[in-house]
Amino acid sequence: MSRLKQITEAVRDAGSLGVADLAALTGASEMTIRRDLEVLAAQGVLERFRGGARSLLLRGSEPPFALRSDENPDAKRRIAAAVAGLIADGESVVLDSGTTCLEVARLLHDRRLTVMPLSLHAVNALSSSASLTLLVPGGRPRPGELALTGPLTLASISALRFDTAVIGCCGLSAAQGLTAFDLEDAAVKRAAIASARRVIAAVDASKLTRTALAFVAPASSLDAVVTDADGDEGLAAAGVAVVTA
Amino acid sequence: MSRLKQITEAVRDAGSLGVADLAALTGASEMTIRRDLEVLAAQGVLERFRGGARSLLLRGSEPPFALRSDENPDAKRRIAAAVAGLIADGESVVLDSGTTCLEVARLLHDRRLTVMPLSLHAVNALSSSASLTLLVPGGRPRPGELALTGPLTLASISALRFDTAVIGCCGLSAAQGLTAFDLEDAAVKRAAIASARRVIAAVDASKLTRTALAFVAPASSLDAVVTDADGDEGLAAAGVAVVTA
DNA sequence: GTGATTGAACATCAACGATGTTCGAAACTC
DNA sequence: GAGTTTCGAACATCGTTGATGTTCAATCAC
Repeated sequence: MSRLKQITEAVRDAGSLGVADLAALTGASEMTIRRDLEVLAAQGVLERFRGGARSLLLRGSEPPFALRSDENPDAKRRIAAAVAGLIADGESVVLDSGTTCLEVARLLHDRRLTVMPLSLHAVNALSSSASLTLLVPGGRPRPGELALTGPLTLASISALRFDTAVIGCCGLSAAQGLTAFDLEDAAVKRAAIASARRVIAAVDASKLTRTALAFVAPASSLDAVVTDADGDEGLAAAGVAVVTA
Repeated sequence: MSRLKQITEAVRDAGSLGVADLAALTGASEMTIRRDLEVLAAQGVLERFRGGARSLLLRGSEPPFALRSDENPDAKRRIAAAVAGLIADGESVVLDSGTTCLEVARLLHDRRLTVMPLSLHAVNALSSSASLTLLVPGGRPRPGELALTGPLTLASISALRFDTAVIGCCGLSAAQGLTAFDLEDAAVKRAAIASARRVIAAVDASKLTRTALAFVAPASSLDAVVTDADGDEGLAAAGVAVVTA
């Protein structure tokens, strides 16, 4: 586990911690801890005060992108590979934000497709591709996450019709449907689903037991769910093809 | 001058050249030349054939972004600084594509502004800023240049009204007006000019003697031109404030 | 078939980023 | 205000990465 993540969790669990405590915990020097706290403060994870830092992570929010991106890399890669396998050459795809979908983007780099990613991370991953047609949606990128949201994003999506939408989420169950942490994100996901003929959700197993604040869509609006372990049997009952990668 | 640029110009001037010739010219090994030719071919600068490469640069087109970006860095920086000085805190700015405007973007990173850049390079330069409101236009990024174009871009721009447009170009004179190499780019620039109350052109002196294919707007539609050396006196006569950085 | 050309694999080296250390300045405590 | 703690700038160090060169087997053109 990276030191940044270790610090984030220690501070979250304790509420606040001193620089010396963190140095002892991680084995790094105090100067390094200060530098780490500076970057975490810039990401909005915590707040500096003289001598230490106080956590800013709320219960209902998710950890910032930079910390999630190297979590469960094998599961993400497996899920992403399965999703990429479901997409046929020539399709037009709208690709949601999030770390799992970013992995999908990387796998699509050399395919012959039309892709509209909903986060700048994925845009950057794809902008050097010669083989695919890249469409950038307008919008306001949320700091860190770089997910595009707002009226410009909604307008960009609804101006187009896609073969497939690849959607990530923060929670999914047959009962609660697809949920997200961020209200604006939820609106974007909803628009993506509405503009696509086929909807694939890419969801690691930890999300199958969780529900987040913002409701996006009922499980029945999904055509397939790709996940990394057996989960909610209710999904299959709701008519969703469950693919275990 | 970088070796890539040296190779590009040598091949352009000769039409085509052998790997051995280029190795002798640059002093690098043949393997390195082959690797260079590979990247230049990927940028569309030239075409490989067994034993050498043939130039693909047309007279009327411009060299790719990667090669222009480290050309005349001081002039660009001076121009960019002057442009940044013309922008007041709180303004909303639409920022054109191109290497000079990218330099402007870097200088705006910590300002309190609303900025819509028209190229992904500038978007990336600004996406880590906490102080400014970043708006991403939709569109199709042109390979290499990463300038956004097409109907989504035009729609994004015309949905908004800016205080200031910062426009780069490929040619500018009182007689021929503002011109660009790419037709789609020209349409985007025109839309940006139409959506802004004030228009500033950021143009290094070499462009003041040049005219490109696509007409964008007459010189009279500009409020100010920032350049790095004295040029066309006709501009001032046309009512444009000429700032020499 | 023969010689030139290519690209993969490995070696080398310089550049860069990350970390630790030191020390003067600033900020808290009393 | 004196003393102590914390901070961050500056420099040193080290590991990693990217660029370049070399070798050699495979491939291509004639």
